[in-house]
Parts: sequence; structure tokens; C-alpha cells
Amino acid sequence: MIHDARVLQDDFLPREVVHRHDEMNHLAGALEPVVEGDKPQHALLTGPSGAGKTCIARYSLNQLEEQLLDIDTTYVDCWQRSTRFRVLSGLLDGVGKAHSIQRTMPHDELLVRLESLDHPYIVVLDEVDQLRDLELLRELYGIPQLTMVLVTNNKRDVFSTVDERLQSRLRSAVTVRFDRYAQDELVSILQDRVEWGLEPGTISTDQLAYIADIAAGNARDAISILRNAARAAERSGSDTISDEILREAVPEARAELRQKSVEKLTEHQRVVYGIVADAGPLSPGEIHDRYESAVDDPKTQRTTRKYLRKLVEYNLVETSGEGPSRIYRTTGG
DNA sequence: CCTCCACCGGAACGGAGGGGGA
DNA sequence: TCCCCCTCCGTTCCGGTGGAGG
Repeated sequence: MIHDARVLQDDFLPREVVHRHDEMNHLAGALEPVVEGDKPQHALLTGPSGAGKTCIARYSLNQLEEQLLDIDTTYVDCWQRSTRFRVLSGLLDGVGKAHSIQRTMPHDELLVRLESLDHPYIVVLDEVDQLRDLELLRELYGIPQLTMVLVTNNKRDVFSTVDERLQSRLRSAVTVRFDRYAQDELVSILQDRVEWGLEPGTISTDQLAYIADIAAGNARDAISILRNAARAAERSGSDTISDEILREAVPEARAELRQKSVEKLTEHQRVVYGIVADAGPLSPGEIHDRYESAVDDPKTQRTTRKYLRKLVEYNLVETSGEGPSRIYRTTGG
């Protein structure tokens, strides 16, 4: 049934990119000067999640590495590395200069190491809006060999907190906008994965269209549904994906996504999430009261607010209402 | 319209944790 | 070994905001 499971994974990088040629050329135009030994331009990729931003960014860097010997590239997910220190150590890691880095390293030592690069270094900073301190971008701008490809899904409020000088620098980056995939584009992306990953004839085009409809332009969701369906079919010993299995795979895919987020939470954060999940829409005060009586060593109200904010960021919880009438509930019904 | 109240989130601070250097 | 310098997490403090109700 499953012929090559890798192509169904989230982080799989296709050999050929479909339906994003304009965006790819746009980005390549910014980076291409490096081939001639010139300084490439910084780039900013914006658009909704699942629209192919990360995929195109990584793909373009791969292309450059194939063309050039004297170039380094790396990918840093600012969601996982949201502090200045973690980003910097991620960047050093990408050029093999991360040896003997520890948290006690003097402030600027990490930057100095980056400045000593003798090759162009092109880095993807994914989910850059998750950075706690955007001032880091200013420091990275100051490193001549470094070119940044910044990836974010909401351009507007990302850079509102930085000063004008940095803002204008960021605005001068080549901006590539991504839209949601159209329905037929998603179908052909899925077809590609099916062709490489599954035995022939396991799923019909109609079924792929069904997946594309539900995924609503989000390629990651679409592939996740496909993956869950294939897994369920294989478990049941079937060699095709039935409509019933496919229907069941939709909530499973959502649960899988949710589960992954929940695993990243700390114990106390999980308790707070559990309260919202079990007891339905609640006010912040009510949530904190319940949380306080649920654990032995409760944190303060301020910390509970930080937790709630985090849950919203993780898309586990959503909020509505302002001020005193604010409530929190779990996402997706 | 104005005041109260709950909530929001920035800022500053402190302690724990962790590893290098004298 | 002790000291130092860092990060990370939570705390305290507080000004700002926007419904609800007089």
C-alpha cells in the first residue's frame, strides 16, 4: 500500500516544485547575484500557512548549493528557536562553528564567529514572527556575508515593534507573496505524492479532490489527511483507500496536529489547556480559579495569561470578546 | 456619558540551572 | 573549587483598554 512513506511526511522536499514557479523565480532573482559573486538581496516570504513558503525557501537554497561550491545555507525554525541565543547557535551550527557553544558564551562572541565567515551564507528564518526580540535581525543585517530569507504568515504586525530604521531595511527586502493553493493545484500536488509514495490505484482522483476541498488551500493539511488515510488503510489490511477510511482520516489528521502541539506544552500549560478543553468557553478568571485548585503549586494569574496566549499561538485555543467579556474555547468546535 | 472592573501585556527583576575559566 | 556570565521561567508591578451598568 505505502510504497515510500517519506513523501507523505511533513518535511519532505519534492524533487520538482509544482505550481509555485512565479514565486520561486521571484526568490531566485533575489538570491541569484551570489552565483556571480555579488551580494544577494534579503527576501521576505509572506502568505498563509500551507501555501508553500517554507518548501520554496528550502528548495531554492538546495538549488544554490547544487550550483555553487563556496556557499553555506541553513534553515532555522524560529518557532522552536525563539530566543536570540538559540537562533544564533542554530546559525553557527549550519556552518560547523557551533562547537563548544554554551549559554555562558559572552554576548557578542556568537556574532563575531558569524562575521568571520569567508563564504556567502544564506539562511532561512522560518516563522520569524515568533522571535522574541526582533533586534536580532538588526544584528544579522550587519553581517556582510549573511543573507536572510524571512518567512512569516502575517506580514502586517510582525515588524510593527521595531524602530523605523530597521523597518525600512526590512521593507527593502524582496517580498514574495504566497496565496493559498487553488483546488486543482492541491489535487495535482497530491497526485504527485501518490505517484511516488503509494502503490498505483490506491486512491481515486475524486477522493483527492475531496481532500483538497477540505484542506481549503493548505497543502500541509491535505498531505496530512492523505497520510492518515494511507496509514489507516494499511492498518486494516486493505490495498485501496475506501471512502469511509478517507472520511475518518479527516478528524484523525486534525487530532494528530493537535496532539503534536499538546506534546510541546509544559505540564502546567497542559493543565490549563485541559481545563479549557473540558469545561468549554471560560473567562480568564474562571480558568485561573480552576487551574489553581487543580495543581499543587499553581503559578500566578499573570503566568496563566502567558499560558493562554501560548495556547492561542499554538492554535489549540481561540478567544473572543474584549476586556471583561473575553472568553477562551478550544479551536474547531 | 462616566465610572468601575476584569483583563491585557510590557518592563524589570530574581532565582535556578549550567558550563567555562582562574 | 569558586566565581562569573549567560539563558530561561516565573513573579511583581502597573498603565492601558473596553464592556457593563448606573
